[in-house]
Amino acid sequence: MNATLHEKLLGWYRVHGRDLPWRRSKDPYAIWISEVMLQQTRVETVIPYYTRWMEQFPNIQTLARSTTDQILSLWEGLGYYRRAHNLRKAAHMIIEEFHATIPDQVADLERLPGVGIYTAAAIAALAFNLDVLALDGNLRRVIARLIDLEVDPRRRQGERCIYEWADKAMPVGQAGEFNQALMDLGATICTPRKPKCGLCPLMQDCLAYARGTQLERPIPRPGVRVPLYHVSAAVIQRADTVLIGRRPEGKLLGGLWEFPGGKQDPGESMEACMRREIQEELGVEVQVGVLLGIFPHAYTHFKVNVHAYRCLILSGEPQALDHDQLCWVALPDLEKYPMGKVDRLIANLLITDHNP
DNA sequence: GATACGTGGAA
DNA sequence: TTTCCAAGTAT
Repeated sequence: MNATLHEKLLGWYRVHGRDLPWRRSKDPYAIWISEVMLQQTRVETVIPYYTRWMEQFPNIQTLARSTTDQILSLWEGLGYYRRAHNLRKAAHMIIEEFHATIPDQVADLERLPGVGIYTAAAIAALAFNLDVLALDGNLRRVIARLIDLEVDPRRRQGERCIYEWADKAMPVGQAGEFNQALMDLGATICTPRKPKCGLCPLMQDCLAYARGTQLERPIPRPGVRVPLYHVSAAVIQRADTVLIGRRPEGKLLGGLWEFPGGKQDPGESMEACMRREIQEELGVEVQVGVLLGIFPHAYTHFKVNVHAYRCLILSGEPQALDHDQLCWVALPDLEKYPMGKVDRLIANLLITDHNP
């Protein structure tokens, strides 16, 4: 009688919690990989990538021995490619500085590249059962509603309130289940839109529900405008091969391959943009040929329309002025080169045209 | 604190 | 079609 909040929550979790691949063991490595893949990424999207990763790199040692191309090929399409580079770097650090064992303290975990405050807490709680709150977007929303938080849970003041709530609400020694229960509640019941309050085990504990403010919590973040750019992309063929370049690591689509090109300047025609970008990136003059298509794409903070042209080199030999590497690739081999969404689309067009 | 960093699903 | 945003991190 009069069950506490955590008793109701954990009881609900044992019945309704999701059966997810990375929950089948408490292997810190498996939990680490899953948590990094899940950063800003949906569970359904992650599952096939996670399965393939664990087959190819089942432990720290196999990951440390991997190549950039291997991990990028596996990561292609998942987004936030820095995560893949960081996983490799972290594997090396774990072997050199932590005796090939994933550390079990939050402060040590946070030193690993790609592991921030959330992921460190998640590994500590889920793999090592430390009493810490793994505060992600789900928990921000769920707890903001439970305490009817009137300030932004993404800012420091709101965050403080959430951690204070957790200090009182989290049962000692059950942080792993407690965190995962809140995550599942946020993913299935206490959703961003249309929360299913009638099915919520914490309905009677929820201040927002009591006050009818569920839909106003958490308070919305101020909107940001995303600019639209126009970008050129060159399909330069020689015999049965096409020219692609590797983007520098650390920036957008770092380490991935692309068709050369770039952003249109204000007032510039798209064909002039194409010629200028090729001159700057490859050091050669090109004739801009037929337009293969215009490919719209939305990134986090801007949108693009990519105009893909066939181009013909008029003079000179392409050099890697603005790329890590250049490569002439036979069309059927294009699929072996990891690319972002738009370039993959263009590559698939070429492969299809070549193979009717 | 603000900004960069991908993609796809839902409304 | 547009908008929002989903298990965040690094700079």
